Amino acid sequence: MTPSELSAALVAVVAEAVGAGELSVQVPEQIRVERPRSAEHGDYASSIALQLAKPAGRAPREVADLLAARLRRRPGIGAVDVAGPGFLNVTLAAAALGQVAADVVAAGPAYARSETLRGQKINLEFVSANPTGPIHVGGVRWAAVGDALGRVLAASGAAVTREYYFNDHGAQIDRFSASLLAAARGRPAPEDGYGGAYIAEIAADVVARNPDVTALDDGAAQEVFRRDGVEQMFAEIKTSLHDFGVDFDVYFHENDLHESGRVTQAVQRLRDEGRVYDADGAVWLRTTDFGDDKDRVLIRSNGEPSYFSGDVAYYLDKRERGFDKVVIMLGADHAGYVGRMRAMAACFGDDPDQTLEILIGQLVNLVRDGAPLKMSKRAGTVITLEDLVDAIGVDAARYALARSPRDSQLDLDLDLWAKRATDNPVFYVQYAGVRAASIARGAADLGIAVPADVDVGLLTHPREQELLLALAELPRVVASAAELREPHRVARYLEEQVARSAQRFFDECRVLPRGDEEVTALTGARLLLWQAVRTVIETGLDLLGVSAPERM
RNA sequence: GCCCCCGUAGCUCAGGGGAUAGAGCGUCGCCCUCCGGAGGCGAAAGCGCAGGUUCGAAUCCUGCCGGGGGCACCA
Repeated sequence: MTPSELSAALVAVVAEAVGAGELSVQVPEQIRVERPRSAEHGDYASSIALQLAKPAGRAPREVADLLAARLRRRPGIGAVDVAGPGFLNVTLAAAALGQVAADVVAAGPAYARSETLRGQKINLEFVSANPTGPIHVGGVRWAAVGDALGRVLAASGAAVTREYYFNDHGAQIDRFSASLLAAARGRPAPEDGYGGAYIAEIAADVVARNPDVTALDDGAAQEVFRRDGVEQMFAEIKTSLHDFGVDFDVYFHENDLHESGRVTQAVQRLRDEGRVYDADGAVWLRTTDFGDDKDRVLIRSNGEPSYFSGDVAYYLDKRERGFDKVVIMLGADHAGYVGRMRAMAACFGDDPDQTLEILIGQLVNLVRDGAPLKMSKRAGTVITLEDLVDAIGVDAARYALARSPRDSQLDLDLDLWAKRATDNPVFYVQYAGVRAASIARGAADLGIAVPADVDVGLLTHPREQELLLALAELPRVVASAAELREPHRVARYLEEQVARSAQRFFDECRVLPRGDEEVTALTGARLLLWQAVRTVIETGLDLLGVSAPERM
């Protein structure tokens, strides 16, 4: 019996009670069951009686008692206790839980899938770091979290398009190309320019590919650096993200919006909607109509479109490509954009609550030797994606960044995450998977396989029951991670429920026979349970973009 | 000054209105000569402060205090 089956049973029980005239309430469509903190409170608990008491005009415990009586008669239910103010504490029949192991193994990775977001077409934009330098730590967090979010959304049935927006238009690209030019000519970086070592390297690469550039005047040379240097920067960013396990379906270039006339069209569209006015020589969007602090400039008085106008056109473009939901992940330094972006969507006639989600995440501090690492673009002490991967590896980096809610300002301790030891959470989870693989190998060596008529009803040891309950949570953990845009739930689940109860199971329940011990029916059932553990760990880690090695 | 996010154990962090607030590290104690012990069990220790809503608040609301991030015809 799974949580969703139990939920359905509860709904049926309430409907029965209503039908029998014992209760006069609206039958809820869904009833949530929870895993109680304490094992004394059973395998699952529901507070439905507390919630129905008021509308029914009855005492909570009375409602609980009558629901409990009906629930006890259903198959797979071991015991139903009414506790505290009126909680229903359900203990499943011991043999009813083992089926979970068989279900997991039969389903494989599909066990994590659901259809909760079926039919939703989601555009997920993340990272979108400026192509004026390598991806640094801030961007890496969104790469890890955004990619994991994309995976859980897809696992929940959504059609997800991952998108990276390259800001390759405007003044910062001018500064970037001017910086490359300066480096190539041996001049100091311009004011407001970029000065890291990578600038000199890219400049040298551009010169190597375009030997004639040295003979050109500054204006013509800078154009070469702009075209060729930006392209190289794009390629390097894509490569480093790819090596990090993150690939995008669409790399969208801001420049295309401007050159194709879509910015102009978007402004015209807003003008047609009556949300635009002209003042001080500039063109303004009246975002204050929808709660923004101030109106925003679309076209500056010098005739140049503002950066915001690109965002406006980009949003419209996404909507016109048929996306129901435009999801954008941004760092806390962009929190101020939310108001204008929502207002802009409303100016197009959309309901931003439905079509636009801006997920703001807090920044990451790296810690080494107990002290925060200071980063400065000017001083050239920026920590890049590659630096982080060199320090702790892809798996640890992705896991560390994806295991906390995006709202938390987290300190990432490089010493901890580089450890190959159990206090490193990713290691802890991977190690549980290694044990599962190692047991499977041991069984194969002994010629033991799970028999076709395996009796999962034998998995009644408390450690086995605990583990089965944990495995059964995977579908709803993934579904809630997707619904709430909180992929970290998958990581916490793997750590606190799956890996932990698997280790406890390992500690108390021997699988393979020792010496001349006999292979029993229980051996086969436990082997199957370990296969299920392996499946859940592999599947869960994969949703986070983390590998599940077979040996360590 | 205004806006957004965050304050949970000594430290790093979980905790979707539910019961006795959980992990890891660190401290103290115990088990284990084993399918890779890279484990397991236990103890001490906590919701920034003050109100409010609720049968019930770490969770929702208000104020204050503290930390972070914003507040351009820059991108």
